[in-house]
Parts: sequence; structure tokens; C-alpha cells
Amino acid sequence: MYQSFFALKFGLMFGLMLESRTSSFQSETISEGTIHRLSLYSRLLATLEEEGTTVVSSRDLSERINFPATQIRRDLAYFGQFGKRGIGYEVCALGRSINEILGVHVRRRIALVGVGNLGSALLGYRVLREHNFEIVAAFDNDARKWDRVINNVVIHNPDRLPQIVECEQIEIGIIAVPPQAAQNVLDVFVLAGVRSILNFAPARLSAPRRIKLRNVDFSIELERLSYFLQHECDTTSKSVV
Amino acid sequence: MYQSFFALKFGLMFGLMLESRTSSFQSETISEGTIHRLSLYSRLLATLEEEGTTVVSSRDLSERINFPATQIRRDLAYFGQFGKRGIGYEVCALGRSINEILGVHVRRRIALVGVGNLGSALLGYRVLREHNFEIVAAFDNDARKWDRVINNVVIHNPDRLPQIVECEQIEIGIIAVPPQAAQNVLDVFVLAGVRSILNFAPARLSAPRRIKLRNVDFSIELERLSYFLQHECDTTSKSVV
DNA sequence: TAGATTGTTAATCGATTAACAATC
DNA sequence: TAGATTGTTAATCGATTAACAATC
Repeated sequence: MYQSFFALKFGLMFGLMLESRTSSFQSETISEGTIHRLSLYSRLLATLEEEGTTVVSSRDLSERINFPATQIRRDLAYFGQFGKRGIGYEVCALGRSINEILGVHVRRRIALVGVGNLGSALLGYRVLREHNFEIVAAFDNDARKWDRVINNVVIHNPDRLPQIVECEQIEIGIIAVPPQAAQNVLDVFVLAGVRSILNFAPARLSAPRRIKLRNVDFSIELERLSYFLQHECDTTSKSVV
Repeated sequence: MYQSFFALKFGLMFGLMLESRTSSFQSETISEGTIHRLSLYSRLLATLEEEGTTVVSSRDLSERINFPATQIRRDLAYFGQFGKRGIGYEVCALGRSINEILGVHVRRRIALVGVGNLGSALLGYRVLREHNFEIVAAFDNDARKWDRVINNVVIHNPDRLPQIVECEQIEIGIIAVPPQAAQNVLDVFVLAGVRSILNFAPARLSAPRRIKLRNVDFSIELERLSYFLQHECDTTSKSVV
């Protein structure tokens, strides 16, 4: 009886230990904030490497990027140990590790729908390709644009989207159409199996829960700017973003 | 002696009361999240009004927009009382109140720098003007574009920016230039007295603390999408944004 | 009066920050 | 060994959510 009690207790303890193990290694969810800052750290480290710096402390980073040193160390701690106590971080190695975490070395294939002014601007952004985001196909309703090539990308009839998404192994969709058409484009993407979508149209869209939908919605940014102008309240402005 | 003690105590109490009064009416800082949601509520209420709905409860709103009803009530409570207990909110009145809070009725005058593809797209966005954001002047380095008019907006030599910001009473600046040029444009805006700036260039910028700088930085959004793709982790995706 | 729903206070949750032992 | 700086645990802070009295 004592034994079984012990076994039960031990079992529970072991269960709990396993749980906490798992949660701190694998299933612990990482906050959006952390991911956002991680991409800022990545950029900063690239700059530091260019400048010839080889080692930085979290305090150095903190001074450049304006987040508390503790937060930087905490953010990194979610993913492992990257520094040497008493020394700091090796710029080059830390940069590589963060890039690894973010998966920036993985080439991401993108389909762009809507080749108006905004879509053309996106096709022209070198930064995209530099970050391993490759627009491999574009689509537009305007038949006169079909088969034209901009920056090595062919513009297709949107009817061909599902087929091209499949054979081009496209993972990410970008919506750059007028707001009225945006929801429809999103639905087409979802049906075609694209699970990550970036929407530039100034429209509220809805998608199934399993889809990662991000809005780059500057009209909301403007509304928020407008609020802060109105209320002359500075508290949230960041000097470096 | 008792009297002075009482006076002191009363004075302190009164001071504290005033403080809490002030803080709950005026100086209490409103979180970015609340402002963001407020602009979503505003859009939703406009839709509801179009649909002919006259009264909604926080629960109705909650079901449409996917935030908890309590959060909606809390967000509104920062600014006053807008509903009737047992009834709900009058769609039209609440919409007006929120728009008042956000200041959407105030016409905001904007200067746009950079009339490439992205800049042109912004000049063409009707949604901007519909939201009372008016681009009143554009600037570009390319002399061939000077004095050309796009969507009623004249393109100027950037040297004229300070002068035009002043006489056109421009409050908001938009940066739509290549990344290398972005920091310089920001500095020019700041010197010219523009305090709210929206940056579309994929570059990290720094500004004095009093400046409200927002980045509409889709390369970071892509990096975050890429992370979530990599880690096949759904937790943060929002079905409606 | 009974049912509904607000506005607000209190409890919870999660993220940020401070503190510090570990260790280079 | 002394000084520096990490990685991590504990404390704090702020935002979200639950609960409920007020009241339509």
C-alpha cells in the first residue's frame, strides 16, 4: 500500500517533470514580441559584423537597439545558450544562430496576386530576395499583363494559381489587389493549400484558424498615428524600431 | 495640532483623489493594443450600420470580431460610458464616439516622399482619403517628375519640403524611398517639424523620442511568417484581424 | 419583477525586468 | 583571484479575463 502510494506519487512527479521538460524545450510557445525582436537582433548583428565587431555583450546590444539587456538575454534563452559568461556573444556565431532560428536560410517561395503599383513595387524590392523570399509567380486579372515578365517573374491568369502553387511548391501568398477583391484572393490561396498569407489590401479578411494571416495594414497604422497626434501622448513611440 | 494633522491628511487624500481622478480621465496611458482594437471596432460598426443593425451588445461584437466581450467593454471604459445596461450599444452612436476618440474626423495632411511604384500606389489609394488622410504634397529626387501631377498631388523637389510642410500645415510624413535614403528623409521630416512619420522603406530608422515613428515593415512580417512556417506553430494566428 | 447587459472591480495570466548564482 | 557577463529564477508590472453589482 505504501509502495503503490509511492509509485503513484513518483509517477505524478515524473509526469510533471516530463511536462516541464517538454514545455521548456519544445512546446513552450514563443511570444510574437520575442520573434519580432529576434528579427531586429538579426539585423543589428549583421550591421555589427559589417562594422567589424567580433564580440558583444547583451549590454552593448541593449544600447544599440534600445531594449533592456535582460530582455535580450531572456529572448535568446528560449532557444538555447549562445554566449560565454564573463565575455559576451560572438557576433558572427550569434547572428548565425538567430538566423537559424528564424529560418532565414530556407528559401521561401511566394506567389503574388495583383500586379498594380504596389505589386510592381514588391516585385522590385531587392530586399525580399536578399532575405531568401522569392516571388516565383505573379497573377493579375488584367489579361493584357499575362505572360509579361517583370524582374524575371511571369504574370499569369489567376485561374492557373492552384496548379502553379502546387508545382512551384509555393508556401507564402501575398495579396496586393484592391480591397474588394482581397477576401476572394485569400480564399483561393487557402483552397490551393497556401498556409501563410500576407495581406496588403486595406481590408479586414477572415481565414480558417490554421492559416497564418498577417495584415500589413497601414491605414490602421495611420489611424493610430492620428490618435496619438490628437492626444499628444508620446509614451508609445519608439526611437528605434 | 489635531486640526493641522487633519488638514494634512485631508490634503493628502484630496491630492490622491485628484490624482486618481486625473489618471482615470486624462493622463492614464492607453495601450497600443486598445487603440489598435478601437480602429477595428470602428470598421466593424461601420459594417454593422451598413447592414442595418441599430443596437449591438458587446457579446454580438465579440462574436463578429473574435475578441472577448469583456475586453471590448474594458477598451471602451477607458474613454467613457457608451452603452445602456440591459440593452447594449447603439451602433451609430458608438461608431461616432469611437471615431471621435480616434480623431478620424480630423483631416490629416500628409507629405509623401518617394514617388516610385510604392509611392504611386499610395497616391492611388482611395481608402486614404476616405479616412481623412490627405496627401497634399509629394516629393521625389528625380527632376523629371517635378511639377507632374498624380491624383491631384504635385510632385516637388525635395529641397522645398521644409517650406511646403510649413505652409501646407502638414502633420504626417510618409517615407516611400529606397532603404538607403530612408534615414535621411526621416531627418529632413523631423527638422521640418513633422512629428508623426510612417516608414515603408525596409530599413531600421532612428528618431528622437518625441517623434512617433511607425514602421510598416513587411520584411519583418515575412521573417515572422517564416519562423512560424518553420516551427509549424499555429498559436498566434488570428482568424480575423 | 425577471432577464439582459453594462461598467467596474478583482483575479489571472503572461510578459518584462531585477537580482543573482554560475562561470568565463 | 577580481571583474565581467551570462543564463535563469523570482519579483514586478501591465494587460486580459472573470465576476458581479448596478441598472435598463
